[in-house]
Amino acid sequence: MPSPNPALSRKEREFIAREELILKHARRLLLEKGFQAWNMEQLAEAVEYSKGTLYQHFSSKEDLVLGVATQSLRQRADLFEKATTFQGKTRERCRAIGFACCEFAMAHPDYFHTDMMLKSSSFIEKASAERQQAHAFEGMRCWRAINTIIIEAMALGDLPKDRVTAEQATFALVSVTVGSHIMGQEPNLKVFAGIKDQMQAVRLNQDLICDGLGWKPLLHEHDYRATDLRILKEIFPSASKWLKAA
Amino acid sequence: MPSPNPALSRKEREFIAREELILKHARRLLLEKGFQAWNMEQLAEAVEYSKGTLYQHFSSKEDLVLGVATQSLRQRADLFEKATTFQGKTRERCRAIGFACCEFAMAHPDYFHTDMMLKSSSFIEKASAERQQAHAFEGMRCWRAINTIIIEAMALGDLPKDRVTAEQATFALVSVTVGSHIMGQEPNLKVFAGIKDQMQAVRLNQDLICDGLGWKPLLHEHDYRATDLRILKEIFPSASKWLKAA
DNA sequence: AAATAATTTGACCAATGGTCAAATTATGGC
DNA sequence: GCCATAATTTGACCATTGGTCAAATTATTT
Repeated sequence: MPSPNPALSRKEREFIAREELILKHARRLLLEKGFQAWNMEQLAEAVEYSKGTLYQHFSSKEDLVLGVATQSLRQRADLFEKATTFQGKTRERCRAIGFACCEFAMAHPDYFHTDMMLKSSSFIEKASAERQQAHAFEGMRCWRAINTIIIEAMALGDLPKDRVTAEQATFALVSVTVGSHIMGQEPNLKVFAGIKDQMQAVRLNQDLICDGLGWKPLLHEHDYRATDLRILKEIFPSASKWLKAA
Repeated sequence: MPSPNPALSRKEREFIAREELILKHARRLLLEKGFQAWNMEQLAEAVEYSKGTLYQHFSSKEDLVLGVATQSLRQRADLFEKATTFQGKTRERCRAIGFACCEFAMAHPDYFHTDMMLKSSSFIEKASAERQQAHAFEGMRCWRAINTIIIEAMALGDLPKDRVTAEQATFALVSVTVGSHIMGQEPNLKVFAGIKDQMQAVRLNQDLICDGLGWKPLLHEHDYRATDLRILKEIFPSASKWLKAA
């Protein structure tokens, strides 16, 4: 929750507050109904303003949805950067990002679906250039958080440099994470794969990539249970519900 | 291309042929413009029938798109099953599926985007139950092709059973594959990850998962270049363009 | 309190997914 | 070949909805 900036005029603060109100309700509708099953009129009613006022904040419905997604992505980046501050071996810090990602996914169960929609060029092209840029920026923050740890791991010798480049390793981790979150929401697959705890499945897949990369210490070489407890306690105390699962 | 079934009447054959024509043009529009930037009227013009006739084949625009996606997915499953017939070690056969997946992705560059749209419940619920079922069926065929090899690999001792279950391993491979294809289409990420050959990136990530699973022989224990050449020659001769890249 | 500026509104428009009665075409009997 | 009936195709029409903008309302200044 950003605190009101006293340097802004009352008008400006009201404008920002209203934008947040709109985004809040749009997020709820998006979560409850997806993209199609609600319209701008309904949203206008929900926020108790008229449709015309909505269009003073957002150039199109797509622009609005991108705004919601970027808000989420910013939180994701915040969590990622917070995770990188974990004190420990490089792979433990990578693991902290894994928890950050799951913490985020639980708070934003609709995010990955929305983000997949955004990847359609015909969709995102209807959003304003400013919001497109803001979204790319927050995405880059997430990417850099991972990439930075990987570069450091390679410098320290935790992660062999001869197999893949730092960028390839980053791409692998990003891909497996996004893929796991998306596939983990597929009802059919969940049943057949016998997935009970989706977040655990995501983190297992991240571990498999890290092991495949030869990132020391490997899964069986170290007691990561202790690490996990520390990550949850120090970095994500609100996520203590995972303690039993981890 | 399915050959006409003589057991059907002329009318029935014509109906099927027309449905394929519609799907063909819908696929083209979907590839060129995504989902939103074309309408049923335009499609009707393209196939030289009226809008009403389209709705004798498809219950909604979403139903139509699902039809296109299922057609693609069927080809994917065909390629996967073909790949499983490769003669060799279990991990080599898994690799053949990796090539099958890339062969498919090159032939259907829009597939993963479309499929992500389908995952939105508000979208797929507008399609007919029959087509929903058909899509799930083809998806299951892909899943089973991978799962079968993994089960066999565990039975033969190529793949350790003590780390993960066969279903977890399958889920990991599916996730990394889908995630890599999707992320590999992200323009920003492609630049920053320095990805030149997207398909190579997908297969590298699959290799990392397999290595992480401890699937013997590991990447550095075996000359997979020779395997790759055989896969391309024996299973996907039309994909010889990859020879230099592989 | 009046004049002016800024903001909000909702009637209105255009585009489009979907429907269905009418028109057209095909089929079958004689 | 012709008529009657059935099957199919059509496009005018409808309802919904994203987006616009002149008029109404509210706030600010003089």
